[in-house]
Amino acid sequence: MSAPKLAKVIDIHALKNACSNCSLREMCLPTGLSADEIEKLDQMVYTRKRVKRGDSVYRSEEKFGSLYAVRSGFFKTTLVMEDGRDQVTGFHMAGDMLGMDGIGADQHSCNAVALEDSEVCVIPYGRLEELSREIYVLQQHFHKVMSREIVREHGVMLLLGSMRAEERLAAFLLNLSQRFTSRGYSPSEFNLRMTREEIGSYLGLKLETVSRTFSKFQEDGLIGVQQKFIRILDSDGLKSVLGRDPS
Amino acid sequence: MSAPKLAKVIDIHALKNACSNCSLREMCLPTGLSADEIEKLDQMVYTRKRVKRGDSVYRSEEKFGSLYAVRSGFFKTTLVMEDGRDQVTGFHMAGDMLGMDGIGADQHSCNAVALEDSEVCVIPYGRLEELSREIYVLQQHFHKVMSREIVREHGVMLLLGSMRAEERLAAFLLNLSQRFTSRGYSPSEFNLRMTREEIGSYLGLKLETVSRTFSKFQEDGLIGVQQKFIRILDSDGLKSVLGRDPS
DNA sequence: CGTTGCGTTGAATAAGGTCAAATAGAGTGG
DNA sequence: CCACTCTATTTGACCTTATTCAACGCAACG
Repeated sequence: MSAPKLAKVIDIHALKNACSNCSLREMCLPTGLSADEIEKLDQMVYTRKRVKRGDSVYRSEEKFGSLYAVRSGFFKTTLVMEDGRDQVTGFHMAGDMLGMDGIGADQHSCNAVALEDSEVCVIPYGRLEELSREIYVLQQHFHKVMSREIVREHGVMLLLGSMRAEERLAAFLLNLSQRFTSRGYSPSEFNLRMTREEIGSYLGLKLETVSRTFSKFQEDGLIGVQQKFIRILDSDGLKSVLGRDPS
Repeated sequence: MSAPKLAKVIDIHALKNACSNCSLREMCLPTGLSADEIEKLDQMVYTRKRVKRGDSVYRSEEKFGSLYAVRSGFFKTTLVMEDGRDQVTGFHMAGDMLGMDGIGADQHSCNAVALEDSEVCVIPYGRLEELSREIYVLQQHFHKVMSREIVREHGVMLLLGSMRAEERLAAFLLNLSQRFTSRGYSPSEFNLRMTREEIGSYLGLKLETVSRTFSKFQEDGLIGVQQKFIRILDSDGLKSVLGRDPS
């Protein structure tokens, strides 16, 4: 048993890329898998890819082949209409899965763009299908990941369809804060990786409205804003913006 | 071989409910499966459920157990916010799959309400997981169905986030028309099953705006409106409303 | 030190929302 | 079949919100 162990220790490539060693394994695909099963994942996820700020992991219309797990960094996904208007459909950080939009038509239907220098794990989709037929827990988990993406989008529809500008921004900030928290970062202080225009696009608002609303929140003592650096000063206050009558 | 055949012929229950006999098999779960494989589906989908107008197939927070394929009729799915505001997240007709929102948290996250007397096929989720490990094409197809739901919601986000009222209504009517067409109904004449308020909720508009915009389309000769009965008179005209500057 | 991209702020405007009233149907019970 | 009720729809007048257009400030960078 010591020989294989040694082999592993000196296999720097495997060590570096292995799901079994990944700090994100609790929130990414390996969730719920046994050590043995995670080792099978290691054979599937054998490529990492660096993506520089501004570059895409995939683009709309491109042939679908793999899913991508965000290893580090920050992404946006966008749709583009024929007339050039575009819409940000999501922001994605470590542990999030990208590319599931491509399965249905075997080609991607949105662009995934890095907002900072980032890294993704490439998950060949055919291999994932195979493995999830073998490993029940993986199948189950993969289905959950897709389902949660559906639920996340329901939430965005609620936001876009029934909330006022202030509510949208408050919900946006609280959601970001919560996601940073669950990744071990500060719940109350973070740097936005996206511009006001990208926030606006995501929330169905113009960038000026985003800026003005941030300023108003600051006047009200709810947050501190310095360019991209945000401090949440009154989290409960922000929550109470949600569902409150215009005031 | 003739004995089993005879048995099938006289098994009215199986005959009535079988996927293998279903007129929707080209657009529902059985898509792409061989005759043998569809027979396996028949063992999985052994219940149909009638849902009367106004009743729910499932409600938010309810324990998740099954998916539902719309056999006939018309449904809406809705989310409800704490303060009572609600948002229609989709309209669903024959061949559509309901309930995939429930997989992720093992409980449903929206309500599925019949807008007319309807019927659904109950697909026990555990059985679907099992079968899709056995039948590769079924696994593949199920993943496609979920992925397409994600893409559909992307489309709604685009609509809610970047379109004006007229564009939303035009896109809505064209989408309905296309879906009726692919089910063999007239592309240009149909009855809306939902109220103006429900359309408005789905599109992020108030019912008055929906009504006014329908009236404007009628004045412009694009459609004919008599209450819930819609005739599309100028489909190209409707398409050109999309992406056109306010005018 | 000018350039460039991003962010803030103000004033005017338009799109859609709100409130209110009138109308039209659908369903019900006599 | 008719009167009645209830709900959905249409339409008008007015108002609020967010957008548009424009100017200016700031920070990063070559």
